[in-house]
Amino acid sequence: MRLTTKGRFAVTAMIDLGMRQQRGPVTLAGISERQKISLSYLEQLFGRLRRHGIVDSVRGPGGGYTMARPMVEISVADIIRAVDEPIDATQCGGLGNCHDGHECMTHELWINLNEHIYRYLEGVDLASLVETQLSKQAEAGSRKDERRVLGTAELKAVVNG
Amino acid sequence: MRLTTKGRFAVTAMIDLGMRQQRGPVTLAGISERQKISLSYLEQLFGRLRRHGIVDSVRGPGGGYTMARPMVEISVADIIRAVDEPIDATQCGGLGNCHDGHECMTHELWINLNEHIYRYLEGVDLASLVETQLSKQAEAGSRKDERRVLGTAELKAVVNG
DNA sequence: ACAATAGTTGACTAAATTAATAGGGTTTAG
DNA sequence: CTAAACCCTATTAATTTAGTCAACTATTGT
Repeated sequence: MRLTTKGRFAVTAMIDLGMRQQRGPVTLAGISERQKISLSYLEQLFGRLRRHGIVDSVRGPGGGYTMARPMVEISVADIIRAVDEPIDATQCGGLGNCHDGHECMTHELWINLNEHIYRYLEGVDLASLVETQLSKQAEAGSRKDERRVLGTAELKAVVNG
Repeated sequence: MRLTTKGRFAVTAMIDLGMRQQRGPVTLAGISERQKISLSYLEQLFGRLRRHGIVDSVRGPGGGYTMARPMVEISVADIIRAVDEPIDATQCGGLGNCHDGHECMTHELWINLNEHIYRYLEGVDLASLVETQLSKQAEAGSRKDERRVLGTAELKAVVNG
């Protein structure tokens, strides 16, 4: 498991999509403008998301992207897996052609760590992220001058759902 | 927070170090050979680890590296932070010069996720990783001929949890 | 004390991978 | 038929990873 800006962009874009898809397909051009992510880059990312069955596309005018399944069933891990592609982090190519116990060490260790991080990200679903974001936005709208910043404790609560 | 092979190499090397430092300073040449990581690359990594006060170096013959503090007090997060360096993942440079609610979205979201992953990795200390590894090694030593190799399906299962 | 040796340190370079951009092609509603 | 959208592929730019080389430092054997 790799964690880079690519995955971050993808998650951000997916949240944007989640916030608007009720009004029909969402265009990449819109996401691009709102989130300040280059259109061509978004196209690449959504190509992958589509091929992984996470989003559906509608072509032609009035088209765009929608979620392929309920947002509760889409985890951050799904998204990152889709855009960040395979990677084997072990010398031995993941197929155990290690020669002594030591070489295998790296192997197992990272498989374990991977599993842990995945497990965590698997537990964070898009629905809750979108909900958080929507409520935050609504709140900000109701009192514009008093711009709000979350404290650390609050942040934790938010992320944990 | 970024998660790449660089951090993985660093953690692997640190575990190797942890498994041997009781017999005095451990040389990078040894780690290099055992873990199959290029010596020069290790030098770079340990330069950073040293500057971050995670390891101490002893120069001259019989020299090498040792932990700068008890392994229980060294977390995976510490190691990754040391080698993977700065990064701000937000458009607005992390200083909140965002102009509207949307731009800030990315910002907060990723700060939250970062914090979480860090918190998790902060909870994994080197001592336990080393211990696991040592016991696993001992176990392998007791039954040498029955070398076990995972099949692809098994691997998949392991990785996916 | 002196040379040889084992080891770290840091600067620089090259290769490989990733991220991002650009520019065309394809489908479809109106 | 045309404009709005997705869809692909190639190219460029940036970052990471890896490797090289030449000091510098401390120990040890003589």
